[in-house]
Amino acid sequence: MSEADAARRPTVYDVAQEARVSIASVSFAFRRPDKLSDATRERVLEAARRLGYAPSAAARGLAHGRTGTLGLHAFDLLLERADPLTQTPSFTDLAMPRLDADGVIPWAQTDDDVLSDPRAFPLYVDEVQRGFELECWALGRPVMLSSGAGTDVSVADTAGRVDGLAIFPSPQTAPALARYAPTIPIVLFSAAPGDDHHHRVRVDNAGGMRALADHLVREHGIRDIAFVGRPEASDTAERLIGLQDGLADLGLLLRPQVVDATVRGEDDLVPQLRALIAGGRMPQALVCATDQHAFAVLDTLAAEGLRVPEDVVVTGFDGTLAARLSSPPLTTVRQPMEAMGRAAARILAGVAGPADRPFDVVFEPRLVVRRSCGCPG
Amino acid sequence: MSEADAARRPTVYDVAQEARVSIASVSFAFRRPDKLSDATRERVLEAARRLGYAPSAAARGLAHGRTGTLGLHAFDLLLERADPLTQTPSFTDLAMPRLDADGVIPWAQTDDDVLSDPRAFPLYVDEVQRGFELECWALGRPVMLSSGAGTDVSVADTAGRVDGLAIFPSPQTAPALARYAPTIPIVLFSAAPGDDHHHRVRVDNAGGMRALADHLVREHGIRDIAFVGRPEASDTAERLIGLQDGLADLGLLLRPQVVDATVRGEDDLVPQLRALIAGGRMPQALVCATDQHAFAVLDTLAAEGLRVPEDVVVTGFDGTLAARLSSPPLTTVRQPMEAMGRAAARILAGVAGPADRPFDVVFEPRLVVRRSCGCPG
DNA sequence: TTGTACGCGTTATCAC
DNA sequence: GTGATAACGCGTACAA
Repeated sequence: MSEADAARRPTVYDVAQEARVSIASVSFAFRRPDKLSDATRERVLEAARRLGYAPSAAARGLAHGRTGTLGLHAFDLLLERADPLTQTPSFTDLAMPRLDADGVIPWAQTDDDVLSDPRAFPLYVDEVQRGFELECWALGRPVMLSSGAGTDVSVADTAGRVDGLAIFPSPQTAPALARYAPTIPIVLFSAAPGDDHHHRVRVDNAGGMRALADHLVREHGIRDIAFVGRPEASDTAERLIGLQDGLADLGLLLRPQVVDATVRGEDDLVPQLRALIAGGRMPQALVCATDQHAFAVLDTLAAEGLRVPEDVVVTGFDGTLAARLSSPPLTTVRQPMEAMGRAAARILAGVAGPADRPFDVVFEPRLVVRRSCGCPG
Repeated sequence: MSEADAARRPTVYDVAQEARVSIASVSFAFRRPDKLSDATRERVLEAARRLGYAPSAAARGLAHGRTGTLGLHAFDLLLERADPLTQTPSFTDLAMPRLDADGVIPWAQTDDDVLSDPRAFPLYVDEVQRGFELECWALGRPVMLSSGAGTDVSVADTAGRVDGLAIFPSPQTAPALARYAPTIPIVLFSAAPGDDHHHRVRVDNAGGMRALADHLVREHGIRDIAFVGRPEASDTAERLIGLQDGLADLGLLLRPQVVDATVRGEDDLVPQLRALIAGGRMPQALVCATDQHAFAVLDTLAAEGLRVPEDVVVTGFDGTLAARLSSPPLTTVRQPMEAMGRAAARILAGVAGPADRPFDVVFEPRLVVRRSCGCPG
């Protein structure tokens, strides 16, 4: 029996009839057990059990004015999840094996070998999401996950289902969100400060980059650094500026020209890196906006025959698990992702303290040194 | 603004008033745009935008008879996530830093160093969950995540919120689930065949274990094997039997006495292993029911000064990421977890084919040889 | 202690 | 093309 032909769900009326009481008693049996005699309560619960009655969350939410659910929305997550360089088939391209046949489905039909790449999972968003889930479960709150293009529709749809919404924002997000802010509380992950009234959970990007700059310069004597990323995104911009400032404090100048790359982006990245190599202008270090960018850089450098860290130093940002597994292991700045997710959940649930003004929770990130910067790690 | 003091959400009535039309027109403007004149439709949508109107999913679900959401329920997930031997503080014990203070929250307050253990995430359930999420997103279906003790209440609560429910069952689950089967479709992950009418998504546990037995015996000449696990769980039992049968086919006998251990279980595991060591009765190989069991075994053996694989071979089951990272890397049997999650979502969504009878989808697992069995990997 | 009646916000079925 | 109006299932005053 699939969704389509499921039997009609029993309601309070069915239970009331079965237990020979009124619907109010049924409701009380679940919500206000004390308001009922033991006998009737037992009778009602027994009837409910027999019928397989489950209170409709829709109806309750409607009557009660709230759903009890907390939401987590990711824009364009599928795109971000694709591995930049290896041309992993986009998720939706994969064929599903037939599920209605008998027998064992062969391993080859599962695509597991391409999908189980740690570079694709868990990413930054996945670890934050996990923290959100764990905290919601600890709070006894169901979690609603959604993903979408960031259009009005998809956000609105989610907003209508939850009591509060945490979001990984995309640049085009602002207008759609502004609309629902007065309606439900919203937490933005990793968004630069703004004058909207959303809550924020983020890290000190600039501080993290300064720590990294400090390490590269003081420990490794590096003086010529280029930034890899796409400064349009607000957190990337913060990281770029943090790097500039950190170097400035040490009397150094960041290369004015950033290697402009999308996360997916072999289109931009490969030719730019090649040009640097060909022109003999490769800097001593490529400081990347994210771990994902760094992996793409590592792959390209390897393909071009350059060694890391001997020929050029590469660093990331985020501290994903994949950064431990790359070769060489990646020096990076780790965000406390699980704590960030948990913080968002607590804010939305209203257990984070009085909310007379929007929360702006800023976590300290942490420099993690590994081999890609020349450390022994 | 937190959940508590959010402004009242605008309704169709508000929009209707604002646009000077009836509520029916408002509904049509969203659901049946063709049924409205361009002028009024524009007027309605404009008013909706101004007010920040988002249709209430609760009301729609009530009227429409379905929520549109697919659910994933995990029993006691928090318990399972704790690291068996390192005594990681249980998640709920962790102190949350104050979120309403100004300034940057220090790294030390995030507990990230203890929480970011790959042995705790991603686990088997996390990878299956991810597959479920990806497929739901591809299908445009929101996902509802819940966790609970497996009591009637928690399952009922989830059942009332979704159109279909996928579940990681616990042994005590059956009665609660049987109740909702006629009401909504239910998919059980990794449950042995049964006469309930639930759908099933699972792997060929016995086949996986036979492949492992074959490898250990033929490649490494191992003849004395003990099983580590707790055979009460149905999938563990299947693995135990598969191992027995595999060995029997090779003319060998599994040790009759299993090392009975829970996943968390230093209580049982450590003394039993010590007894084997002390008695000089350590087998050539410890074949564990799950990767998690194997990690606990590896830790214990290391603490007792035994080398793997030189002194004793250890293997796991599941193929989690942590198995790649342990020392030595763990020989294991990988399940196609993402594919399993996706299969469940497709079944619940009704896109998996005609459902005249319950689906019983069995995937082939795959032997992954690494150093812990003596292979060079 | 138990039953009745109304409201919650949508969708859908009618009239107009 | 547009506007009333009746479900949908539950929570809960209020009456009995």
